[in-house]
Amino acid sequence: MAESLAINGIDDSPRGRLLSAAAHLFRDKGFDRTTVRDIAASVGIQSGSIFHHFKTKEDILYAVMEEVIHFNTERLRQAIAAHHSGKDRLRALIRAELQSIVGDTAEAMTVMVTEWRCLSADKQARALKLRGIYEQLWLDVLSDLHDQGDFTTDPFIMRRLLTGMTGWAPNWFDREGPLSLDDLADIMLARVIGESAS
Amino acid sequence: MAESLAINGIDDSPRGRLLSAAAHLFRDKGFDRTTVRDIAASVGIQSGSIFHHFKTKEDILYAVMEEVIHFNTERLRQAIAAHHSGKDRLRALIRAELQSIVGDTAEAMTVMVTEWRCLSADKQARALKLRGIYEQLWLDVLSDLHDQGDFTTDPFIMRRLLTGMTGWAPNWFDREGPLSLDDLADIMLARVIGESAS
DNA sequence: GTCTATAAAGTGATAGAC
DNA sequence: GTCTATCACTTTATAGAC
Repeated sequence: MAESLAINGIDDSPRGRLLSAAAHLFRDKGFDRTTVRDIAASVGIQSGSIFHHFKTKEDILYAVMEEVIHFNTERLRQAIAAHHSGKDRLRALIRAELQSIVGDTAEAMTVMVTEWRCLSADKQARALKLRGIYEQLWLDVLSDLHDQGDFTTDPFIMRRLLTGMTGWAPNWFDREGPLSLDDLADIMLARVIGESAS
Repeated sequence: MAESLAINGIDDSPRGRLLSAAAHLFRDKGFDRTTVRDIAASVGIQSGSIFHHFKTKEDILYAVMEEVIHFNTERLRQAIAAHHSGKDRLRALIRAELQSIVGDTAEAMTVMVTEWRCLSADKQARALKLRGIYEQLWLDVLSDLHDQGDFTTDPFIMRRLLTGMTGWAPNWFDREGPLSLDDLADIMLARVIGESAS
């Protein structure tokens, strides 16, 4: 229960604890099957007290997504800044996204993918705008590689294939298993630029 | 509303119409946000009448999944039987799965992926057994290719990467767009065996 | 900032007539 | 096989005391 109470990028304020607990429950049971009573109970307060911190239950979901997008966009920026060649940058992006998805922000990231449609249309639009910044970082790196001739497939399509590969990882990847995240990142990298260069 | 009332592999009986309507609603709104009143209304009956055909709402969800797994497992079998080389078989499998996921059984397949956890544990186990047969067909073909030296990555991992790629396609692929399903299948095939051989 | 109490609405499922 | 009517329960959110 206390296994991963803290989600990276979310502080330890009452609001932060509420968000972490919500992310955990939303991932486990889904947004609809999680009640405000569940969330309240897991931080030790009564259900009515939730609404002092958030106007609606949906606002909690949105806040989880907003926080995790901001945190991981910054992580992507740092991954790019830390390398100079297109290939090294792409490997770093893949590694960073895997870390987001099966590592320290796994719960909130999974929630973002699986509970997306539980957001109202206008909140979806707002979150989509934030996600657009994140995606642009990917597309810049992929376009550079494409222009250098490292792969021929359209960069937009390649990004979508990568999104699928990384996004599915929580359903099978075992962090205690023999395959490391770095190994997996290299395997995915090879799907883009081939196995030749290493 | 009548856009794709029929899901391939589900007949036109009252039960079949109920399943198709449910699949459509489950994909659009999710299992939890779809009420039995919604399903009943979309086939023109009252909510109480649903329970003459299905014991519980969850049984409807399970039936949708069971039907679509059976139908698409058979499609995979035919794809394999129609080709002889490992590479042609893999391309046919990818093409068949894309057809399942963004084509004629798109709604039910999406439901299977996104509403999986809405099934009770015992129904999940039953559905998982059916899915195991489907997955084994993939693994046989991938293992053959691996043993022939067409790729070096572990076949289990390769299958999971492919699952991610095809499973994400409904979120972006446009059947009216310039990219055909055959094109996309070839692009995904190249992620496995490289772009060299054509 | 949290509590208790409750309003207001919706839910899956059942019973029995036709 | 579908209808009407309804039960029993759960849900989000609010109000006002402390």
